[in-house]
Amino acid sequence: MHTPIAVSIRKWTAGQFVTSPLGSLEEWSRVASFAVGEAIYRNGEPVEYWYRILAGAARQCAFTQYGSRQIVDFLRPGDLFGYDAPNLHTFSVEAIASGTRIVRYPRLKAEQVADSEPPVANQIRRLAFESVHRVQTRMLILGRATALEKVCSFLLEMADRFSARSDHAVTLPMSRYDIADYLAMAVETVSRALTNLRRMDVIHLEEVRCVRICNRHALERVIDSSTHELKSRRPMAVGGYSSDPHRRFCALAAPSATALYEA
Amino acid sequence: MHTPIAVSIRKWTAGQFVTSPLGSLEEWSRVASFAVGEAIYRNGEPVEYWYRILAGAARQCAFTQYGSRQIVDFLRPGDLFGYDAPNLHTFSVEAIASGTRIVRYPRLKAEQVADSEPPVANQIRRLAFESVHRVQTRMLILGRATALEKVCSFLLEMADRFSARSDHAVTLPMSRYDIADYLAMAVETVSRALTNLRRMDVIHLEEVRCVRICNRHALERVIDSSTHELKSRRPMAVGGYSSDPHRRFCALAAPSATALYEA
DNA sequence: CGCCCTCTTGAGGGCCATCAATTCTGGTGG
DNA sequence: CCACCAGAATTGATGGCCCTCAAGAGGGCG
Repeated sequence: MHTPIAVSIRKWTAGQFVTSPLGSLEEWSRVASFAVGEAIYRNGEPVEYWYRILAGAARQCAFTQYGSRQIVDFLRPGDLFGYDAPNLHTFSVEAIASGTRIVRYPRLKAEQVADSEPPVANQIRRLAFESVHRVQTRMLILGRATALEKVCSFLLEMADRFSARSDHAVTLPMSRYDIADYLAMAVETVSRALTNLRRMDVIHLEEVRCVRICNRHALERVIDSSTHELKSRRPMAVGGYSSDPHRRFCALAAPSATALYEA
Repeated sequence: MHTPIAVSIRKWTAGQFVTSPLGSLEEWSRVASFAVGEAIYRNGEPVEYWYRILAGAARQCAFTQYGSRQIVDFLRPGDLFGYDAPNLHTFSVEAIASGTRIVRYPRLKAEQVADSEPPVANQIRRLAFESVHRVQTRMLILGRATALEKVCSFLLEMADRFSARSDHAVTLPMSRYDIADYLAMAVETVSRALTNLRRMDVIHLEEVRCVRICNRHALERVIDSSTHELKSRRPMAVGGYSSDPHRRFCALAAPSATALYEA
């Protein structure tokens, strides 16, 4: 049976928080602090380092020629970034909290260490896989959700990723504009959705950027119930597929490694 | 200066085509073929293998409870997949072309080999990074583009990833429904967009699923010109940031590796 | 032929982006 | 301390894009 999308989103983002040091790679690390809005690197610059965020928060975003912006990911302490392209950065990364601390590692050295120290390679691989999952999961929200659903998903994600408090209050490090660009909607619509949730007593705005979730179950219900409504007119998978997919592989022998890989 | 998004999308997806074997990991590989629509693995199943696609094409997708679908990525020969979650698969992967050939590697064995053979780890890391970039880049399209822009981006991407022919004709391995779920729009809208492009003599439908691009420049112009229109009312970055971001790091010494990483 | 699926085309309505105006907030200087 | 201002945030009104519903055309297969 298919598990609900919205649930699995939160399950994963609330998952293990990998912040252990990267072995001997730390010897080549350099740390710097950034002010609000300051760029760690920019679109078009050469890819020379890997970065990791230690404290604060940052946004990874793309710009169109005339300044329109799309935020691809919010980065929190522990997240690894900077590998968004092979040669030149496709995206820009900017700090959104004051005093955001970033550590960087020279790319070549990082690759060497990753090649010589399996635990480091292992951890980098896991961080990369986690990044893939985070982005893929969020793509589901961008595509099919309504404005209210987007904001609910966002609040739940932030509650799991940024909240250290026990009273279900989240201090959002980003502006409404950031939220809008993250969810690919207009600022006004973000504001309206928050107002609606507030009038329904689902959330309470302690301050402008501090949200207390009064009724978490209601937030989840907004997402779940909306997915219920989406009846697919789409023809489902062809055929029965009653056969165990795992069995298929066992019947075949291992191929010669070289002959298989042609363009 | 910011480079146009649409351009960088194609630059990367048309990039290097890594299909070399994964070292001694190939000794544990098993190959199987799949029919159209058949599942390689399904949402909710335990993550026991890494997979790689050798021939054909596949779709990686998520389902809501009632069958609504979102395609997260199309997979082509050389692509590595199966690492969409740590324990249970969040997504399903299904073949979309007949005779799609998939090779799988036991997960534990794959991790061991990756830990002991740096070249394999290196290649896996690159495939994972590439996957991140592909998904992030596509997120830009999902968020801000109109229906016509989405379809144009899609056609250009497919032309670069699936076309082996020199006459600018692409045989799409997927149905209109797949395209719709990939771009997060209705099937009817996909069809309408294609009709518009055909009437503008930008494309020509050799067959229903075979598109010849008559005027590639026009396709690119649809995307670029639309980004031109998007004037941002958003307040741009705070402050000047004239300082070289690289210089910031040099001023600070390397921290003690252990003290830095707290939750 | 008849069935099913895919694809296309048309008509109508709802959601959200856009434009516009007001209020709120934080920072600065008098 | 308070006035002042720029940016952030909210609220209202309107129009356009696209989703939805509906129907028909084209294609493969038993």
